[in-house]
Amino acid sequence: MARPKLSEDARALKREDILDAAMTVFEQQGGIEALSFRKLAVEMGLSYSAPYRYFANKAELVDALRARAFRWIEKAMIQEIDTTASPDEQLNALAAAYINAGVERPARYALMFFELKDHDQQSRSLELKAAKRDALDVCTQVIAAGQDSGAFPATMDPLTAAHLFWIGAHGVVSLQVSGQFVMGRHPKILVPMLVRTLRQGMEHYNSESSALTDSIEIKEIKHGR
Amino acid sequence: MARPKLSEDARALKREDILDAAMTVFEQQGGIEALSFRKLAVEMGLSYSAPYRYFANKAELVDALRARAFRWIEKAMIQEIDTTASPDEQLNALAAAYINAGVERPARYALMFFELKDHDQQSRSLELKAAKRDALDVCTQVIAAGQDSGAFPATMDPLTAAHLFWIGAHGVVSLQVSGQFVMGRHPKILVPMLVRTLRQGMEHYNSESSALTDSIEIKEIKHGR
DNA sequence: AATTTAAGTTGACAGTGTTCTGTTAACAGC
DNA sequence: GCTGTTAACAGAACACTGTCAACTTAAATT
Repeated sequence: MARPKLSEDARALKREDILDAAMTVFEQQGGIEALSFRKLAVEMGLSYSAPYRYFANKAELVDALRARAFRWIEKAMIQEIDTTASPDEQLNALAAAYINAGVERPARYALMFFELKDHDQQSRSLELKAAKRDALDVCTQVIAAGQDSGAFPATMDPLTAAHLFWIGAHGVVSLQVSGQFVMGRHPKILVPMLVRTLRQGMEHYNSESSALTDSIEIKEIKHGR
Repeated sequence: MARPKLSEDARALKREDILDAAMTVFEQQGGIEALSFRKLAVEMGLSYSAPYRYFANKAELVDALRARAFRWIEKAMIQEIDTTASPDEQLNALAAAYINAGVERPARYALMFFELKDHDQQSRSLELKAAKRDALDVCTQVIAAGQDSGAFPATMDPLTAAHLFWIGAHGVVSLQVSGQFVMGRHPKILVPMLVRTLRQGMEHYNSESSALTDSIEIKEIKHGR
C-alpha cells in the first residue's frame, strides 16, 4: 500500500507528544474544561483536529492524561522509598511523598479522581487501569515487604492494607486541596498518625467479622451518576 | 420607587427554585459541564439568562449547588444519629450514612470536592463555607459528646478527630466511586475499621510530637493549580 | 396616570467538541 | 518514470456553550 502509516513506535511517540502538550496546557490554564483542542493545537503547532487521529474524543484524551497522573504519583512514591530504611520509615516516606505530590500539584492530582462525563465504565482505557494498579502496587509491595520482615503483622492481606493506606492519603490530600482544613491544621501531624493507624488496623483485622459488621448496611454504587 | 424588588424572602425562594432545577439537570445529565443554562431554562420554564439575576456566573451557581450537596450529606448524617445509642454506634451510623449517601449519589458527592475552575479562593461563597462547617460540626459534636460521656478518650480535640473521621469517610467514598476498588472489596468491612481506627488515633494522640514528626516535610499548597 | 426599575427575554459573540471534506505526501506496483 | 492508495493533517462547518448588552414587561410608589 501507500503513504506510510507511522510505525507503531512513532505513533506512540506522537501520542506522548500530544499528552505532553495537553498536560502543559491543562496545568497552565487550570482545569479540564480549560484544556481545549484549540489551545492544544497552538501548543504543539498542529491543527486542532489532529489529535483525533490518536484519540477518539476528549474523554479518551483526558483518560490518557489521567493515566499519566497516576504514573507520576507512582514515580513520586518510588523515588522516596529507601529500601535500607525500616518498613515504618518507608511507609512514612510513602505517605509524605504522596501527600506532597498531591498538594504541590492539586490540578494534576484532581485529574486522577475527577470524571469528565459518564463515559461508560466499560470502555475505560486499559492504560488507565494499569496505571492505577501499578501505583497501588507500590504501596502493596512496601507493606508486603514489611510483613515479610516481620515488622508488620500479617493478619491483613497487603492489598487491603494498601487500600486503607490509599484511602487515608487520598483523604488528606483531597481535603487539604479543597480547602477543607481552613484552620490551618497541618497535614504534617497527619502523616505519622495515618501510618500508626494503618499498623494498628492491620493488627486488629481479625476482630472484624464481628456482629457489628453485619449490622451495617452499605448499598451498591449507582452508576450512570 | 418602583417595580418591586422581590422581597428578600421571595428572592431567596427563587434562588432555591433555580438550584432545585439545576440539581435536577445536573444529576440527570451527569456532570458539571452537562449542566447548561439552556437546559436549566427548559427545566424551569425561564429564559437561559434569567439565572444571571441571582448568580454572577456559572461558577457561583455551582458553588451554591456544592453548598447544597454539603447540606444534603449533613442531613443524611443527622438522620442516622440515634442519641440513645452508644457513641461507638453513633460513629458507625455516621460513617455508614456518609458512605451510603456518597455511594448512592456519586455525581452529587463528586460535586462537593471537585473544583470547576480556579475561581479564586478568596471570593468563595460564605454559603459554601458555612455548609462545609455545619456538616463537619455534626461529626465534631458526636465525637465531643462521646468524649463528654467518657466513652472516647479526650486526648485529641474533637475538631481534629472530626477531620480524621472525614478523611477516612471521604477516602472510602472517593475510591469506591472512582472505581478504585475493582476487586469488589466491600466498604462494609471498612466502616468499623474506620471507627476503631479513629478511636485508637484519639487515644495515641499525645505520642504525636515525637521526633518522627519533625523528620517529615510537607510543603505548602500551590494554588492557582 | 406617569414614572421608576427589577425581572425577564432576546440576540449576539467568542469559544467549545466534533464531524466532514479536502489536501498533502510517501510508498507499492507497474 | 508514473499512478493509485491511504495515513496524516488542515480547515470549514455545525450545534452547542457561557456571557453580556440591549430590549421588553409589569407592578408599586408618587
